[in-house]
Parts: sequence; structure tokens; C-alpha cells
Amino acid sequence: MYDKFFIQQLKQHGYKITPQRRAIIEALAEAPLAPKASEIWEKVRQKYPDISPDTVYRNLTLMVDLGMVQQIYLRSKETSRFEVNVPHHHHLVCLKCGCYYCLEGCLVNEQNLKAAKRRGFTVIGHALELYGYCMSCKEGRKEGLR
Amino acid sequence: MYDKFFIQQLKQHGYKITPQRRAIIEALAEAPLAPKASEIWEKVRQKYPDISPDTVYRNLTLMVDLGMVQQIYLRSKETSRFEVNVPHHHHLVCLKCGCYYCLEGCLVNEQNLKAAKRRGFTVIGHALELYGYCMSCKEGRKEGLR
DNA sequence: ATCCTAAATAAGTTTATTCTTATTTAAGAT
DNA sequence: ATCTTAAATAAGAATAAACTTATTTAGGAT
Repeated sequence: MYDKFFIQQLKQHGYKITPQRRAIIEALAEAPLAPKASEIWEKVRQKYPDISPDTVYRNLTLMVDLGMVQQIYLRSKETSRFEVNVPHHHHLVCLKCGCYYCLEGCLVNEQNLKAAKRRGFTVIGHALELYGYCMSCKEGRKEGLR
Repeated sequence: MYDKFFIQQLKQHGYKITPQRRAIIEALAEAPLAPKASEIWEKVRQKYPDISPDTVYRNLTLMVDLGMVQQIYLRSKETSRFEVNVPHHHHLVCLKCGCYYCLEGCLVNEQNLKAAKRRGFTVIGHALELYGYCMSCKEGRKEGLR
């Protein structure tokens, strides 16, 4: 369980531990692979019916910014999804149906991290999405785009 | 001028050439580096006061999907920006102020393109964003996140 | 235990973007 | 030139996400 690790991380960065935050972290732990924000919200509402969606969004974004959670941008096809407890990696996203596949490893090379450093830019995370067409969408490609 | 190239590309893919599309392409050509959708809309409205924002979004997205235009996702800090007529590259995006820097070249390696192929996935584009803090935002990092 | 204060929250508003539907139109065929 | 039809559009509704502000609260200090 990474619940404790998450709490510790937040504390370490000076953030307060609220019941809502605990619940969100718990929901992430129980959730299926890569839930949507709305799914987290639904789950948390079972315990805290009055929690606002804003609180869910705010905390998910915070955890993404802290590198504890990975956000998958699925373009406009689908709302973002959030991954926890998986090694850092990237995704293939289908432009037609919005489905995605996980890629192994990470494509960011040293050169660019150095370039960032030279500019005085501190990199704390990154995201790469490859866009294209999955097998089942390939035939109808042109129709798909429209 | 890449106006003609854009028109040709759209025709080649079977899309119709409407006055609105011409105007959007023209606006992109005249626009400053990496305009926002709203800026394109404003420019196009000078000629077509009745054009809907939807038409602008729809066509920008289409051109991104066709690889003619690059979209820069600036997270929630800022709305997306659109680049044309520049070699393919990636960006550094500041989590605090939303500013960005262009990186040289492209970080996608052969391995992953092959992995995509093996899955029957056709890659037609990709985007990589590195997230972190620019020089001037670095000090106030913790405050910035909140 | 109480107090203090910055941070977190809920509620409601706002915004950017997308979707739905009825209407219009580009462009190929006649 | 006219006809045809799928595609594109405008308008308005819907949605996800973020912002604003007043209230509450976590957690450190007393």
C-alpha cells in the first residue's frame, strides 16, 4: 500500500493532511487502473457526500505536480486518466476512439535534461503521448477523423 | 507561405476547402509565434464576424491530427498554443507561470515506434512536455504550487 | 487545552472546449 | 448549369475543469 507513502510525501512538502486528502488517496489505491477524475470523485463521495469536485481536481493536480501520480492526456476524445503505483512510462493514444496502450520505459534523454538545466529550468516531470490509430480504427481512418 | 501547402494537404485528405478554413489558415500564417485558439478566432472574426469558436477549434484540432500544426499543452495554467511552420520539437513548460521554452529535436526513439508497429498501432504524431520550474519561478516553488 | 494563521475547503461562478442538431455548402456527377 | 449528398457550419446546450470568495480547519506555538 502506497497510502502511507503518499501521506508522507505530502507532509514532506509541507501540505496538510485533511480527511478529504486521505479519502482521495484511498480512492486512488482502491480504484481500477487509471481512473478518471470523475471516478475518484464518485468513490470519495461515498464517504464524503459534500466533497466538491474542485477538491478532487485540485488534489489530483497537486499529486501530479509532485510526481506521485501520472496523468494521461487523452486529447479531447476522453478526459484525463490518472495512474499510480506504476513505473514511469508513456502511452499510445488513439485519435479515433481514445483508447490507449502503455509503452515501456521512458524516452527522455540526457541531452535534453541538460539543456533544461542550462536554462535554469528544473524538470520535475514530463509526459509524452504518441498519437495515431490503433489496429481496429486503422481502416476507417479518414472517417474517424471527421 | 505555407498557405497553399495547407490547402493542398487538406484536399489530399479529402477535406473540403471552405472560406472559414482558408481564413483560419491565413490567420495562422499571419499570427505571432504559437497563438492561442482565441487569438486565431479573433483574427478570423475580422473577416468572418459570424464564425463560431467551434469551427476554429474543430479545424485547429483537425490540422493537429493531420500533423500540419503542433499543439503545445500548457497544462491548466494556460490554454493550448498552436505552432506552424517550425520543425518538429518539444517544450519545457513551467508549472508555476505556464511559460514555455522550445527544445531542439525530438526525443522519440526507434524502439518505441517499433513497439507501436508491432501492436498494429500507426503513429502519426506525438507530443512530449517536460514539466518543472523556470529560473524565475524556482525560488517560490512551494508557494507556486498552491 | 487553547490560540493562531496560513492553507484547504465548499459553493457558486466562470471559462474553454466539445457536443447536438438543424441548416448550409463544397465539390463531384449528370 | 444543375443536381446530389456527405461534410461543414452556426447556434445553442452541455461538460470538464478552474477560479473566486467566504468559511473552516490542520497543525504548530503558547
